[in-house]
Amino acid sequence: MKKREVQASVKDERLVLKRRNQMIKGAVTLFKEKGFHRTTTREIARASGFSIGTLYEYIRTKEDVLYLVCDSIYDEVRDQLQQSFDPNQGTLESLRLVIDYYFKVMDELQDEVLVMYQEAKSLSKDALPYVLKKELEMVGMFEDTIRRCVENGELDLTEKQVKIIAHDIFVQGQMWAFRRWVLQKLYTLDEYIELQTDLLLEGIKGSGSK
Amino acid sequence: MKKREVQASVKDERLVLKRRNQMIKGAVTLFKEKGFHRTTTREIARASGFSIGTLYEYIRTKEDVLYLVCDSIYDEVRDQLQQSFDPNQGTLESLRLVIDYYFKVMDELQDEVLVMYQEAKSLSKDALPYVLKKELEMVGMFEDTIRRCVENGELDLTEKQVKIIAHDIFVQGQMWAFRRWVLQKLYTLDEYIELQTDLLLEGIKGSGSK
Amino acid sequence: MKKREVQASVKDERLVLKRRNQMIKGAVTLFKEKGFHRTTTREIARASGFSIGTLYEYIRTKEDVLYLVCDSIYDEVRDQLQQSFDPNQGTLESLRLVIDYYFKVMDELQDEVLVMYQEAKSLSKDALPYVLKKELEMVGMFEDTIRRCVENGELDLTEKQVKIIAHDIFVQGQMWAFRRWVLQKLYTLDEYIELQTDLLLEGIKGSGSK
Amino acid sequence: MKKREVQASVKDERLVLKRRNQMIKGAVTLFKEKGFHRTTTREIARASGFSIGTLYEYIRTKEDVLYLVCDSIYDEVRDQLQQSFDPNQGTLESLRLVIDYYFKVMDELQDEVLVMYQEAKSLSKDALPYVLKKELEMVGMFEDTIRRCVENGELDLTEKQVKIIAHDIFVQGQMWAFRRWVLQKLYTLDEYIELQTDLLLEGIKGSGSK
DNA sequence: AATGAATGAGCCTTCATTCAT
DNA sequence: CATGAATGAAGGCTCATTCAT
Repeated sequence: MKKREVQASVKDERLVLKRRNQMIKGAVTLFKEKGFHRTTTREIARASGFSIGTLYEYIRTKEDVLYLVCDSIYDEVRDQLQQSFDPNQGTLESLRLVIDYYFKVMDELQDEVLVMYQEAKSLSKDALPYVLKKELEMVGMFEDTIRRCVENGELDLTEKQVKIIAHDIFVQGQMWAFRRWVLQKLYTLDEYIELQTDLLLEGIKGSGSK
Repeated sequence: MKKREVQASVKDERLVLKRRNQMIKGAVTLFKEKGFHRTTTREIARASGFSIGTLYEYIRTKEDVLYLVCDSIYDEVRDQLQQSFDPNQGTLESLRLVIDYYFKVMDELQDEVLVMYQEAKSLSKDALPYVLKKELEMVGMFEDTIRRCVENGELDLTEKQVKIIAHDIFVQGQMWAFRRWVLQKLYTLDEYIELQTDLLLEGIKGSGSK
Repeated sequence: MKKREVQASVKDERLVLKRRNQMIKGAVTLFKEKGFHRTTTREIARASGFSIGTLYEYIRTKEDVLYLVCDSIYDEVRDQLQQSFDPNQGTLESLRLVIDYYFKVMDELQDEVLVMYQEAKSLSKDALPYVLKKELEMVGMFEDTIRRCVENGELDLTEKQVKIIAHDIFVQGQMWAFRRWVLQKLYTLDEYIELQTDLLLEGIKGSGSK
Repeated sequence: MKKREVQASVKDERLVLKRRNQMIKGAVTLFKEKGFHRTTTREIARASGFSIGTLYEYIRTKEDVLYLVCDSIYDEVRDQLQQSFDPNQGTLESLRLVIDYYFKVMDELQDEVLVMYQEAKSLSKDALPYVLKKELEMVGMFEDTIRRCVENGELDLTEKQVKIIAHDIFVQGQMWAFRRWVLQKLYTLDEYIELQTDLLLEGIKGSGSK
């Protein structure tokens, strides 16, 4: 599945990229504040620094903006994560580092994550799969890391266990952003990371299929 | 914090209750399908079995409907859960039962849960706290159960650990509904419960504060 | 082919009729002045004596107004004609009377006729056939009148001749409205009628298929 | 009345002519399909083979395009007719030939005729007279032909009769195009020509002012 | 002379809410 | 209490036209 194309009337691809970045930046700010539905296209245009007419030279419908925003956030998250996955050695220690890094990225991008988490469901049947696929790819990155530990003999897990653990990690990262109204009152980021990681790794170690 | 009052023009309280139940039922069906924003008040009235004029005899704004819906879903979830918490003995086994029961309730009410978590964010600054408070109450029920195990000496956990575990359980239950597009393809409900519970309990046991 | 239904949100049929008549009256005035495309829905609403919101309680799209207008004009023209056709005896004299009457109706309704012929082409593929069918019905009324003369032995014409003559009459009537910018400078209505009728009847008489 | 000037920014007259021809060709195609109002200037530019910016180097407003199109169609029709009028001898036979030729031209150019007939009315008060004048010139060509027959003693008609007959011929030619949805189902072009010509000539002959 | 990105007035349509009956 | 017709602010989107390059 390739990236879904959002049609632009403007030909100059470099310009399209530039304008879309302005657009995404403006839109994210607004979506954070008021959500997708309560944000008007005019507001998006203004926040992006151009007129409503110009906005529509770069998209076809308001939903395109949402798609572009979600797509861009996923890309940003994944790009940031990538670097921590590469040097991964298939040891418990490297798994720990990966989680640590992931949680910190989620903390940094918590506004973006929140937007995506709350607004993605407003995407049409048409666009949603492209975004969900990206989500699965990220979960897959955690699976691979865990699986490598299994291959190395550091862990003893069934495939189903590997998958559920990857999901749990992924969701706990998001949790820090979308339940921040309570979690960030109870814990510092470091505390949260330590508590969750300890709990998880003890759980994993105790769950060997024996 | 008392329940937020939604003003009705109609005096007969029995009638108000009856009409609101019709309303909530109709609205949930619609919100499931198209979300809060895409549902019109006319549609809600029709689905509730009365006219738009009548609808507005029992609420003040469209958002009131959303509040009523969220509030009612929370009540339903909590009521269902309550029974499993009452006989709780403060043993690991009863914790296991509580989790098992909770996940099954989430499975049964997954549509409602979905609606609530996707749409609650559309509540105004005014109404949101009432809903969040209900959520915290539910998390609190898990905390109590765990805490009783600690008091009984079955577990050895700090207060912060107790709290994070309660949140994890709570979120993993939601996840089953929220991420059903992927989880329910990978696991049956029973598998999911078993995997998550094992992982969690192993984690808990391994995390004694020592 | 039944009349094409234009959906209204309002239930009270009597009211729908009343409002639509207001609407048609207002719209015709505007269409006369500026044509369909240059007239806005707000202008139509205002000219009809109600708000834009109310307008849309009685139609679905702007094009519905056009259809309603065209449909109503056809009905008016046909209703007016009907009376002159009924007592028709199948004589040349009664044919003369029918033509005379038709031209006079076209003169009276020339604004409406103009609107209809200039704007009908803006109807969608969907609505056009309903209007064209009405036109054919009117042409058919002339055909019947001529055919009766043939049956009576007053005229000797092939079916193809009957049809072309009916069309010619029909179009010459429209012409009086359509080309009024020139014809009405050259002739009075009575002159026009006499000239055209004489020419036509001589042509018919001379065209006997022998 | 001279030809209405449409201002161009470009000086090179040869180029102006060339570009305008491209433009007219493109526009006619589009107007045929969707009418003047539903066609955008961008579409016209694209269909003409140049950019929107270039389009506006050769016209001032969208309406200019319509004027140019109408003007050009009239010129084309008139140019084609011209040749059949020149050798006209003032006999009934040559009148017959002129009509025959005219109807055939109308058949060939029926798309263009339709466009003109349906869209000319969208011209502004300013431009319309120039187009109507051309129409009158064409009617005048028929008048001349008939008048010559009168002068030759072949026909005995008043001036008013001459004029109405010229109009009838003119309109019957257009009729073949603008009522093609019905006429071209009933008749071949040759049948149509024969029926109309016979009817008309019999009418003319029978209408001698005696 | 040609290009095409930018503009913003203005269009059609929706829908939450009111209020007379 | 119930009804549903009326309202108009507001929203998404288009497109004729301009102007810097």
